[in-house]
Amino acid sequence: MTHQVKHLPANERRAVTVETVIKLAAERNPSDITTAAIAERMGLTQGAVFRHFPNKDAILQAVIEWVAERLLFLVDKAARAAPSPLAALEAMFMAHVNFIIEHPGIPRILFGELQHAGETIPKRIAQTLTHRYRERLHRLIERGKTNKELDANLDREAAAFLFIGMIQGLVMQSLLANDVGRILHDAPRVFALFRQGIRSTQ
Amino acid sequence: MTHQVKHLPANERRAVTVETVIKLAAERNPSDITTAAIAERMGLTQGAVFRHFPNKDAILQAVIEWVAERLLFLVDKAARAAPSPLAALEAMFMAHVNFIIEHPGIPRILFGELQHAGETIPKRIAQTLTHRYRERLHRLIERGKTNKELDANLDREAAAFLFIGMIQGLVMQSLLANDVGRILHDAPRVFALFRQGIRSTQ
DNA sequence: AAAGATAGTAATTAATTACTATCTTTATCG
DNA sequence: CGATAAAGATAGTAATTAATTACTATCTTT
Repeated sequence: MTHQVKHLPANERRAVTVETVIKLAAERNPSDITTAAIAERMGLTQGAVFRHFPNKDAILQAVIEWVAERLLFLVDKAARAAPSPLAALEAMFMAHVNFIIEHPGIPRILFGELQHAGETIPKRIAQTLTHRYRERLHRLIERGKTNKELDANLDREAAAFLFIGMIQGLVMQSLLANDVGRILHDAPRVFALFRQGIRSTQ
Repeated sequence: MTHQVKHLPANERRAVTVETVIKLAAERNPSDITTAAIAERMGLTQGAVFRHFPNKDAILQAVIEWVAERLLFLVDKAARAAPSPLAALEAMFMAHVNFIIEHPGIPRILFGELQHAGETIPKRIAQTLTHRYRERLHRLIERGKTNKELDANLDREAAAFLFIGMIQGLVMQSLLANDVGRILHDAPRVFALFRQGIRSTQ
């Protein structure tokens, strides 16, 4: 379903490239995605890709930036619509999970980037993403405490950690089983257990 | 500290190769580990590696097999030494975490393998590993229930899932932060929260 | 409609890398 | 001690792939 339109304006072509990489990552190992494959999927020649990106790394960087922006947006939207802090946590969780199910290539790209030793630009972007993500979780957890929904002596950092770990665990298992749909089945059950661990004991 | 001994018997050379790959994976992206790099680290020429493995995939396969065997062994040992099911879960958790800290390259290799689309041999080995791992968790959880240590209506599959997810989350965060030591700091806090979610409410 | 800017093509290049064929050294055992 | 098989060295090959470049097609502005 790629629009076979040539001669796109540069910014649109860059957007299509990012989209294409994410789609390709759902089908194959991200490190096997060649610039030739990206071009082919867009209906362009390999060289044309370099009209819009100085090098291959810049493409990946653009992908990660898109992901960070989009994920935070979706998660914020979900949280805002929820009636209480605990409900917001659950809504965030499900929004995140659904985002991944819609774009199964994304966690694979991220995991691939995390493999690189030392500091890389994509890693730094991912760091700011998780940092902001954790901030949001911390905020919700504190509001849940004052709200009496959550346990007053809850370790908010451990809780935020577990929250993100749950999602990563779901993703890993779905990758291992070659079955993305599995996530939707397991997510609510795992979250129920999480809720049990954080809510106020009364 | 690689033993610069040439002319090792074939089985020893294979063992040293596995060890070398794991060490290299701690330093660089597993997909960037070339046969030349493996050979160099062992003090051999690149061609010599192929005296002991038919191809590169076979090397990776041997690595994954070693990991699966070793991890299950360590985790079993830790669980056996524990005085109760809940204590065994915690001992297993810490044994697993320590194993990863000692061999930081291992999760990177595993994650790298999970990237591949479809069924691969390393993926199948990893699948049996997590299957056996989950069996052990299920068994401990059931024993914890009869023991009244754990909540009687605990969803054992969700709990096992969360257990593994915690470890994966810890690993991901340490990769992101380029700081393995971080795991040791966070692990006990996260486990405390997990314990809160699974233990009997009384 | 001319001129300039933008986007894409096609072919090439240099580097990398898994793998192989052939020759040499080393260990071991009768 | 000497034959022989195992282990390693040397010197390749073929395939892949990111990047470059000279050229062409298409769009936009004046």
